[in-house]
Amino acid sequence: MQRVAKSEETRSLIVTTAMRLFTENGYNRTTMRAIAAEAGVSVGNAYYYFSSKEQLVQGFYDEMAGRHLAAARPLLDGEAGFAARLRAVLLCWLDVAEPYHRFGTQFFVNAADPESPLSPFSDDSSAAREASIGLMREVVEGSDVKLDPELRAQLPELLWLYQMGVVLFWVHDRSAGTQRSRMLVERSVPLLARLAALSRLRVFRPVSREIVGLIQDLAKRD
Amino acid sequence: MQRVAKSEETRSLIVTTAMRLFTENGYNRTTMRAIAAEAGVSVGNAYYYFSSKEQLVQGFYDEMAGRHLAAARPLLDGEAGFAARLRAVLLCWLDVAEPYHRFGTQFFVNAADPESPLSPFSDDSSAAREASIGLMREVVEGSDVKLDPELRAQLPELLWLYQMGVVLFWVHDRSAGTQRSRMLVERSVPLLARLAALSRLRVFRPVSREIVGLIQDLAKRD
DNA sequence: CCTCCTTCTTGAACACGTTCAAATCCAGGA
DNA sequence: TCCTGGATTTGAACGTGTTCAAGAAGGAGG
Repeated sequence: MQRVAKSEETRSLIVTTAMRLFTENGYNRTTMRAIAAEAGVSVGNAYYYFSSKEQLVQGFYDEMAGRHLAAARPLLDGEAGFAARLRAVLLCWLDVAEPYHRFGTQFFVNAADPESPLSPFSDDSSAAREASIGLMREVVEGSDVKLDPELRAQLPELLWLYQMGVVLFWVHDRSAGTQRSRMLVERSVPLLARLAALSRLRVFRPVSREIVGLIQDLAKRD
Repeated sequence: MQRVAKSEETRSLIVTTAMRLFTENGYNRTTMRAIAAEAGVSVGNAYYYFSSKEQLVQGFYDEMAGRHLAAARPLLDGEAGFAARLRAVLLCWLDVAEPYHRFGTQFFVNAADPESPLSPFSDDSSAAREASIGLMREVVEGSDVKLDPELRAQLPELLWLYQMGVVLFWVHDRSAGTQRSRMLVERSVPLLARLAALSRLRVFRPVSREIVGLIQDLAKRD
């Protein structure tokens, strides 16, 4: 076994152990000492591989995003309705995230920090963000929805923002099985779909254009 | 000097000192030990009056909210346009908050925690929240905007949510003088106003109704 | 087999938020 | 004046995330 393989093994052991303990006891109640002890390494060693406790979480994010993508894509096959596709993707996220709601809360708190690399808007997260926006692009492009072309181009990014809103709600959701988040999706998706359809009406066109323009300008450097 | 007055003096001394140090050096870089030393009391004494470092911030929130209310109300006099009124209130908030942008960031990170009493959605914040919604009610009711009555009843709460969105953007805003946040307000307010006006159109009515209903249901226990 | 050199690992030490038992203060009654 | 009981104040101590100087491991070259 080469040097690099051993190293990778240690790294993976640490992150796996951390995720288990986070899930079992919550983020705050899991100490770095506990993680190190449970993984059979020293505290300093954990910091050799991960620059901070927060950093340990990044790997977890990526895994969850990956699982969402994998689980969501099959749901899109053979479904052409825009609302149905969007609904499927979002409910699927709620399913994937469900087991982690308890401590996921803590994660997203860290993520709210604009300085944090965990922020969904940060450079470090750009890969994951692009992947999520890509999924939304599939939602739009695989559907039969009729849209103003400019809106169509911008819609994936808008939908991603909307998804961030759903996540924010989910974090605050204390209902059993996060039903309220599900209700939010069930009821807001048709609304969005209807709004998107309305966007082709003449009276609505200037508003729609201005929304697209605003988002484009705001996205320029943020 | 009575006992209670002395006590109140100490409390106020601590919070004032804390706010000064937070503003000078940022929230994270200001230690409880530094606050205590600068105020000339012991660390334990600070904890006698405030249950945590976070708690020290609550007073600051209240003060900022108070200043916003005081500064915003005069701006509403003699202005009947809905968009103009909303714009004035939001830009005024940006002005009031400007000096604290640097460490305000840190505050709002704490506030993102649903468990935290600092969360704008928490019970502890309900007084401040109601006051802010009240201001939005003034914005709506003092204006000449024509609205579906149901939407009109719900609009202040919706506008407060919109304001939370602006705050979220502001927290992430790194532009000089937070110009980008100002641009967001300048451009999104007319949009909202136009949308509100459109809400009276027949095609739009069901969408508008559904939005109102959704918000009402979601607000029931959150 | 020895010697470097890089990579990995260690655990004590540090800084910070927080707790708590003990000390101090002080108004009001005896 | 002295005593008493609650309000206030203290600072040492605890648990935590993080750092760092020092050492161990292990391969490359002699």
